[in-house]
Amino acid sequence: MRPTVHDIAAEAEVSLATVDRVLNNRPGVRKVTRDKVERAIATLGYIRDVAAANLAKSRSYPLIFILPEGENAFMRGLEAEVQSARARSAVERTDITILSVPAFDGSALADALDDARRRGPAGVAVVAVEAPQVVAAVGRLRADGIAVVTLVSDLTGSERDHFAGVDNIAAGRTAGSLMRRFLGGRDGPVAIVAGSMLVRDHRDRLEGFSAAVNEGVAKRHLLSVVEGHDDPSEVEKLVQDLLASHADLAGIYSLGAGNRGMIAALERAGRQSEICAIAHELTPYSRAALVSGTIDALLNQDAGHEVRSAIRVLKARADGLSMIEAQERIRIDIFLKDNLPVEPA
Amino acid sequence: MRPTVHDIAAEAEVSLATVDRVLNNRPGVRKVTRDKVERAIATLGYIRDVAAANLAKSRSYPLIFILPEGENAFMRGLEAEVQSARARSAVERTDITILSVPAFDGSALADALDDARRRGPAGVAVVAVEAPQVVAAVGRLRADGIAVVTLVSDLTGSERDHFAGVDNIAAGRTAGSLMRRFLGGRDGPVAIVAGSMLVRDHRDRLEGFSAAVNEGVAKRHLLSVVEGHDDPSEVEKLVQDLLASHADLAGIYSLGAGNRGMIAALERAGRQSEICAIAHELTPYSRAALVSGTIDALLNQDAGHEVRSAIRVLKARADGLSMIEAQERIRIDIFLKDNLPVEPA
DNA sequence: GAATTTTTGATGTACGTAAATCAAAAATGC
DNA sequence: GCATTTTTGATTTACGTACATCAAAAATTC
Repeated sequence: MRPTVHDIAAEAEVSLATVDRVLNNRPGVRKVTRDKVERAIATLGYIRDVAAANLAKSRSYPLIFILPEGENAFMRGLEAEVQSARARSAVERTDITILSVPAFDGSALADALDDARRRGPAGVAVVAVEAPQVVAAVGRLRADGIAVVTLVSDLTGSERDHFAGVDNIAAGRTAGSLMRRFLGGRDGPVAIVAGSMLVRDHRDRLEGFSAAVNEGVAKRHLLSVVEGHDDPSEVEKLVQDLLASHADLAGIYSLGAGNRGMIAALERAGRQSEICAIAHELTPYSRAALVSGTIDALLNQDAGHEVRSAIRVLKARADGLSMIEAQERIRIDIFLKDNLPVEPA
Repeated sequence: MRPTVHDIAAEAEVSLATVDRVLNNRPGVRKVTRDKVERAIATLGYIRDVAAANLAKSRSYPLIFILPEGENAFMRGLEAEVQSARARSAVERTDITILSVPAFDGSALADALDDARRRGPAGVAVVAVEAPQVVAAVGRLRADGIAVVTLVSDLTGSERDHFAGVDNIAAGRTAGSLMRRFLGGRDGPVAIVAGSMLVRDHRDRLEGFSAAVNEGVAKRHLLSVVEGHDDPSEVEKLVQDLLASHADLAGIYSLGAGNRGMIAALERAGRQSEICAIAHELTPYSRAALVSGTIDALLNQDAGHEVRSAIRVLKARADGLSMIEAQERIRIDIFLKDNLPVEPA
């Protein structure tokens, strides 16, 4: 049987109340007594029963998630993950609210952050857009003692407690490395389609890709980046134009969302097998394209992991606890059609 | 505030005792009353507070893990994960024992399973070796009502409740697909090094690889499989021989353990950059080789995920509950040097 | 309609911790 | 050595559920 507070009290020859004072850092305990209790804790190997502690505290964590609107399939998947975290609220003692804001709109996001602040939550998770107003709004939240975690896209120069997302420079490098190896000796330029250079994750991916695709000897020509604002129809038009003006196009790297558009353009042009396409995020559309061969490789960040990590960090920060860095690192998954996970039910 | 048993009692206009009888399927409740209570549960959206329930029950789950001995780095990593699950025993109410058996030895494994059976655990997780005695021993455990999960390597024809591991045919396919694309138009045969054809996971990987590496047009010559029994020095000798007898070797697929040997042989021959090497499992050795470029790609199964999944399933089965299939599926990770996770502390 | 069985209610204890109160004891200041 | 402050002890209630006991009420049987 694992030791309880009663065992500590007996071992240290003090009362239960004193043990409680030591365990919960309450004042009014002499140094000698405190040491005595801590020695007892160490010798018995006492571990606090968090389930019982939470039960007794009946603490709850009001959290707010701020996500971009729009038909971006990855973001909708992310929202679904937040919803399913909400379903676990009972067990995890969280109380999650979701706020939606227009995508790529710094001032709207800043307003939403201020709105969140007025609600007085324990923590806020936000998909960041890089803008001075946003940095300022995050500062106000932090000043109020509200924990802030950036989700998926980080915010340079802000006082956020943590970034729950992948290393996007490494993700870009991975894409570049795959592109280089998959193209092998083949000629032709490579096109890059981004969502917006206003978000940090897209800028980082571009940086990593550019460096890795030309590592080694052969220098491959990279066309200048086009921005599709994560909108399928806009992306489709852009890719259509790229295909028309570059008959020798060897590869496309889509580093943002709106892949539906790229897929449609490639397939309508009938050039899906000759062009090596690498994209981000596993969605129903990109999955189908990977299976059919239109897309050659997909990089993915697990939205479920990111949401759960964000919640863990926010709860820890709200309690003034530290986090286990290694545990909160989000991996970059590579999917080929051969290692696709089974379709979610 | 989420509803409690008291709220249900009030809503259904019955006593707390009756609610308890319904919730825990105790006898002595009329159908009409039971329905009334169940309606109250539904309308209030009551969810049992598992933390409080476990606290009240003070239930514990004695589990036994049976792992192969030897200096197989993956297996030692797996054992470390079981150890760290042991450290969480307090929270998870588990009581984990580890038994070690010689690798690739069916009768020793069967003996260990019988030993486990005598200890009367709630569940057993085992890295299987395919042998009739093992199948029979698993049958005896199941007959005693002990839950059994195969770990990493499955057991054909057995009555195990679940397999906590990756789809190794898909893993082999993924390796084959990468090999094909990385080699591109280059000539030369590909060698395959396995641990033993006695374990299901190695046989499955071979099957998948053979199919995928020659998908499409060009037929690449595959040398016949050699078995290194997951032993680094044995593998080193085998690879040394392969290199000596095949000056035009284009690729090596190492589908088992003992990669240290392969790495050493490749580097001593100075042919690490001309030969495309694909291997399994991220260990300190394989990681270093991936970074240096000796290994081109690593497939990995997350041992931590597998252990945690096995524990979840064993606990659920011990309680006669069902599991969420999708949640327990273990992914196949692909690592290039560009998307390597940071070194564990 | 009495005797029997089944169903329900009332109540208490337990799990391990948190948190509060009030009294008693010990340490400190002067 | 007295008054004051600080430290400690003893005790109680609470969190939400599980589980047991005994009595009371209702339903069933004959």
